[in-house]
Amino acid sequence: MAQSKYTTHLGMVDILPDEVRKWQYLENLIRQEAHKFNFEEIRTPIMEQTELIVRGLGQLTDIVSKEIFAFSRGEDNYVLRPELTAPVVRAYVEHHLGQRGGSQKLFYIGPMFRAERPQKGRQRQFHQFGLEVLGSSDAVADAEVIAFMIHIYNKIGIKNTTLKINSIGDPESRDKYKEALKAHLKPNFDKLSDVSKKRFEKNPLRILDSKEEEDQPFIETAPVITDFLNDDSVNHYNKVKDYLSELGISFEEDPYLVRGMDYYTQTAFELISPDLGAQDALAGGGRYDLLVEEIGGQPTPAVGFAAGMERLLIACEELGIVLGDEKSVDVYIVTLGDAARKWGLAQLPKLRSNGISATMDYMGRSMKAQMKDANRENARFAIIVGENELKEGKFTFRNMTESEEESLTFDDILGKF
RNA sequence: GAGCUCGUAGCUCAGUUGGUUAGAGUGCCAGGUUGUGGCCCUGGAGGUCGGGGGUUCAAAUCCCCUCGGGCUCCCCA
Repeated sequence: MAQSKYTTHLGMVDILPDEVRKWQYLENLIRQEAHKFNFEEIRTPIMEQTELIVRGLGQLTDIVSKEIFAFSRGEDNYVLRPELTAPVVRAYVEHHLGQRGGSQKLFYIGPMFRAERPQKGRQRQFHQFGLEVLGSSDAVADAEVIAFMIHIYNKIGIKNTTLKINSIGDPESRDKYKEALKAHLKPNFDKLSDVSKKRFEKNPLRILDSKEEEDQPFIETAPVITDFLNDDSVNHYNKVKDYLSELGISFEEDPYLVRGMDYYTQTAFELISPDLGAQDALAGGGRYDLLVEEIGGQPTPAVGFAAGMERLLIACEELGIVLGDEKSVDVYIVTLGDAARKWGLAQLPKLRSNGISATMDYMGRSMKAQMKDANRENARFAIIVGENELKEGKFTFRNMTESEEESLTFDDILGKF
């Protein structure tokens, strides 16, 4: 097929009307359920200062080192947000949201940008929804955040998921563990896969994630991070697990679960789906007790998660779950002749002001074509009007699903709704 | 950054060892029913076969280059 002259950029997709109905359904559901959990929505700009993202996520993370869309204009450096935890924390600090008292329970829905090679479940502009709880170090917050995440997927009907959790402790515990891990791997450095060799200095924890066959023997015998946690970390982790059990949420402990952003501390978790292909993480998150301070706020513990909306929609597709309704309209006015067309146009506002969705032909076509259009638009009713109806002041009111008609005044028709 | 793979009507795809004006289904438009949709019948519009170059009497088909998409590695939602 001939390619059009103008197209979206690589990895950026248009969401067309039939798809938008699913998105609206999903967004409505998220907002409604978030309110049930007493979370409030926050909306931040699409662009942030580059420095916020670099400092927040970590200079050496993949996201920052090779996946951000950044540009400068005059003195200012802009970056298209690749995630929303750091921006939400920025807003929290900038607007002193901590002063509102208690813990801040925020949720968001919106587009994110990462300059990666697209593939299934991965785009350059994609959408996430997520929660952040700022100001609580209590494991109840961890449990509620996870509970909300699971709740959304259950509500939609995506149930064959696996919740993986781990604790990566505080920075001191993690540094001790990193050294132990490197000491374990070093004697066999030459036998590691190429990617793992690269990770060895930069981010040894990531080697635990390796899917390379040659790495497996060393991963299996590697020390486990949970053995390096201090008492506070262990206590917190145990409480999280205890609360999840209390909530009836099953989970799988994965001592090799490591996440991509530097800001994580303590609890880390991911929700995995077998229906997604290579990119199998539906959602992920964790605790980030040091980020608020890192960004310039008072020391403030926090926990949150982010979920990929495209991935959620892919899972629905795979599972045959249909989100939202087909398009439809309450009334389609079918007209014959100029006088009737004029009358029809004048009735549309009356129908709409009564809460009835209504439309008519915009193309000046035959009655048959109008009926066909009414059918295509899934009109529940058609009002058919020609010279006879105008003369008598009674109009043909056709139930399109039952194929039954009656002759009614316009007021009677309004009374039918 | 790397690998694999695919580009033929709006969509899903046929197209036999290169051989006339490139097909089907579906969708779209119209007619059959000069006032009635869905089913059915008939007709129509719609394609520079992604683009450029080459080989050939002849290219959707073979060769080269190029553009675009998809999947995968890395990493992540």
